[in-house]
Amino acid sequence: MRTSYHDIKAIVLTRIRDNTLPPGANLPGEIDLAKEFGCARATVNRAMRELVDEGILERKRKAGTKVKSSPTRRALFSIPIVREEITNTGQKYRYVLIANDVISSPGWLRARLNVKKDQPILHLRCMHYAGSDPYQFEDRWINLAAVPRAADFDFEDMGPNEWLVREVPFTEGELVFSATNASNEVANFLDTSDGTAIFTVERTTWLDKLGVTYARLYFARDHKMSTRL
Amino acid sequence: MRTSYHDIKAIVLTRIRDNTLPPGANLPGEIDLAKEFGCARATVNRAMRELVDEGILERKRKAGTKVKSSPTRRALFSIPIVREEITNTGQKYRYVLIANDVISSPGWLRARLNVKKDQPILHLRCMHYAGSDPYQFEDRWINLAAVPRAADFDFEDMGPNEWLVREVPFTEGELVFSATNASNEVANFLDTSDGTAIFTVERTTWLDKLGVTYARLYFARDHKMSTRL
DNA sequence: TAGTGGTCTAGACCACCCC
DNA sequence: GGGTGGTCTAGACCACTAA
Repeated sequence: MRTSYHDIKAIVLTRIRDNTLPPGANLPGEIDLAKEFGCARATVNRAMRELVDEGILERKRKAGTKVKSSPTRRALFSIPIVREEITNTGQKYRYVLIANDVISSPGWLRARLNVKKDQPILHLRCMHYAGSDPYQFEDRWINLAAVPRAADFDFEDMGPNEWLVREVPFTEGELVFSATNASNEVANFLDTSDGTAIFTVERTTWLDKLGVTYARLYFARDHKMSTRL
Repeated sequence: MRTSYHDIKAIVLTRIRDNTLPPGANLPGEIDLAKEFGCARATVNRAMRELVDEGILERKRKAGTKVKSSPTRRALFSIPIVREEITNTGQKYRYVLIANDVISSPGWLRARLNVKKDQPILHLRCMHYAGSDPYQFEDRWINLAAVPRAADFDFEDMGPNEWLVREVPFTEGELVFSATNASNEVANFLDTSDGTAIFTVERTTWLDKLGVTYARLYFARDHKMSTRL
């Protein structure tokens, strides 16, 4: 068996761990590494590229490849559909539409979604349950100028996040995580008391600079979101 | 100019957006695509692999390549050193060590870091300031069996997170995000009132299955963490 | 078992950018 | 200017797995 790019990655990582390659150290060029490992340059190249993707190495033409001095590890989050998030844990998913209104866009939302004054916005509020427990309260605004079809869908049986993921492609998105004290309304929906610390996600998506949707997701108390590095 | 893997990715993404390739649709095999685009199979392969990495496509041997039916988008976070996070915004960084004790490992920590009973643990508590405002309160435990050098460092002038990144270059880790109501102590450190919702990050890192460190990071009120998709 | 993706090769040309 | 990584090729063999 030849040296594969997996092997090369493992070897380089070992050398970084045992300090043979300390942070900031330069690696040999691809041609030298290929000779050392007895493989083609393309194989070395693939291993190096993946280590760059993983935030371990830095490369510059002419300057060469080196170990990142502050190894900025990157965490990868997948943004699942709420229904799948719940059913994947073996619990039963229940969805309830609370309110469904067409409004004219308020100023703060116009700025965020980059829409013109008085354009119609669909405002939805819904609850997602895991078994009998509240899981997430979703406060969502959809730009009807960007997604006119949303006006014809009733969202009684399917949540807007799931519908949007299926129906509307997007080019860019932003996620913001924070903690908020539950308002009286949010506390009621999430079956907790006023002021409880609530893990909150704000999500905005755009399709070619046109704002598509903005949502605030309030999770049940003590909700944790985790990821491996 | 030949068709590059960038071009191929762009073409496939366009076809997905304009519904030529709806969710769940099968793509032609690599050989056919290579013919269609007039390039080598390896070029097509690279484009396809990257689209898989980005969560757009799914591939299985024999079965072929298809558009993911629920396009799970993935968000990337970089986890910077606190000092850099603050100085990057142009603010002045200040660090204060509050407490520094060697203790025997409590049960909950033994389980988390996978260490034996009565092994010594370094417990550090520190504050990070942005200008004159509290930025983050750090409650950190370091497994001295994994990092004996930590016992000789005084952490007066450099925070443990920065020191660890430099001394323990490569580790596996877990990140957990949540919201907590500030305890009296945390509220005091962060200059806010009891019960304020605090965005909290827990970070655990391992080196070859040996727990290295566990930290709870409490951010100042209204702190937001954001990322682009 | 046959078709698909997974990987590797040996060579080539090129773009970039530090020296 | 010259060395480095970035990319592409045409071909090959292999591993997995759906049919």
